[in-house]
Amino acid sequence: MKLEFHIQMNAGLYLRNPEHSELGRNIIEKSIKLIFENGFESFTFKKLAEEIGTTEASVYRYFENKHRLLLYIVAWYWSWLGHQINYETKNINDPKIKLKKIIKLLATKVEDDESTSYVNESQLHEIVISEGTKSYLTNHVGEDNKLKFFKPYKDLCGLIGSVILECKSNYKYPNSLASTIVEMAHFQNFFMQNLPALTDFGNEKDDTKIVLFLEDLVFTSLK
Amino acid sequence: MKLEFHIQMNAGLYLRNPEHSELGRNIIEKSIKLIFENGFESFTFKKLAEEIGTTEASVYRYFENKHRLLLYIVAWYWSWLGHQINYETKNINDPKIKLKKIIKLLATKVEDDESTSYVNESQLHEIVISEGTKSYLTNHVGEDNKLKFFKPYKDLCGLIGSVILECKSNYKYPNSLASTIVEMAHFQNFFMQNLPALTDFGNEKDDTKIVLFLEDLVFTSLK
DNA sequence: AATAAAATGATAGTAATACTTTCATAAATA
DNA sequence: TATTTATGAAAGTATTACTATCATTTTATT
Repeated sequence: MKLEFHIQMNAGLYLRNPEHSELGRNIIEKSIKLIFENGFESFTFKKLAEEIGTTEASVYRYFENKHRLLLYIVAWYWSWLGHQINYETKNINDPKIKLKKIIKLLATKVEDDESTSYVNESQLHEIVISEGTKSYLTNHVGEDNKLKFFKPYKDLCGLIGSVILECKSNYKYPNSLASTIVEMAHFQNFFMQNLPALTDFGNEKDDTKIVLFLEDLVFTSLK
Repeated sequence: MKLEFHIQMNAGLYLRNPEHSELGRNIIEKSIKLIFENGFESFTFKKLAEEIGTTEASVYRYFENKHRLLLYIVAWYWSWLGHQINYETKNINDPKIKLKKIIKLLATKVEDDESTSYVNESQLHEIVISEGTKSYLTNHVGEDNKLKFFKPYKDLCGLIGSVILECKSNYKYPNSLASTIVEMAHFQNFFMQNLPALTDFGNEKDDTKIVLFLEDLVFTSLK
């Protein structure tokens, strides 16, 4: 018997819970595939319906619009990553080692998690790198925030912030440093791939270099 | 006689040079106004034409599409800021003081520059904070980069990178640190305003606190 | 097994977006 | 003055982002 890993999602994100039906799981799976392949701008519910072999109307029964669907998969990613971090840093007492582990998990390639059958975490990671900020860079960010759509992201930053304080209890900017680590883990990756002049690892395109940069940045601050 | 400040723009960004006509300058001016007020997603050429009192077709004679127009105003902003930085750091020899000045210019509120009649820099700064990354977070970033649309941004990061090396000649990540400073100057501002839990200045909403955070981050790295 | 309830498919329709085309007129330039 | 160039006015198209209706299939309840 296979253990399916389960994440409790904010019910405000969907109209009908996509986990509860084959069609719903298909919507998530194929959305990730299509957004990964062609980006979020060119993604439409019509194309998604065709990919699945269903109708546009059926997709709209699950998600109000494509932005909500983006919020859903991004929130899913942060929740999943939170669990990964919890699992991987369990029993580690040294907060510096914990923080290093977190930086590595944030900045390096993600492998597909076999225990989640309809989510390809590797592709989802790439999506969060190039489309993740669009989940909150909108003029309805305030309302979305009230509806707690960014809770998984904020929780993750909160966790990282607390590890930062464990490293240096009088550090003045734990939350800002946490959000900097998270965003830069992704932006440096995007820049390395697409605008390499903005980084110092454009030639190798090796994400472990991003880890070294972030470690240098963070641990000189937490000395 | 008033001296008009002039920036040489990449001609690939437009179909017809907006600087060369009243209508063109109006397109820039009102685009900034509308994007500032309602965000880039809700901005359309139709609304812009109505605001100006012209037709959609006329706007399309200047810009291929609204993304090109975004690229234009964002590139304009980075060029303008590059000039500001040059002007404000002229005659400063100490690279640390220079870098502090740069951080301040990046992270704090921008005042409208009187020498540019049809560009409201204060609003443009806000636009670059919340919409700037969308200029390159597309699936055609590679082509846009080949067309040199991001040159002003890359030049600015290059300049900051060189000041970083002046501060510490053996620092390994001048470009990554430069792009981190630039992006975080804006993201911390956006977070402070919209998702304050991700920062340590959500209560005060004071952008000089962002400067202190970035200075701390940067100068511990460059010790 | 019968019935009710819920989910899906099929089809159609609407308003807005993102453009393109054409042609007349006005303004600038040679 | 002739000619090029820019703008306005109007119409048209394909796509997007939905909503509505109704028949059919699947699932849950008794």
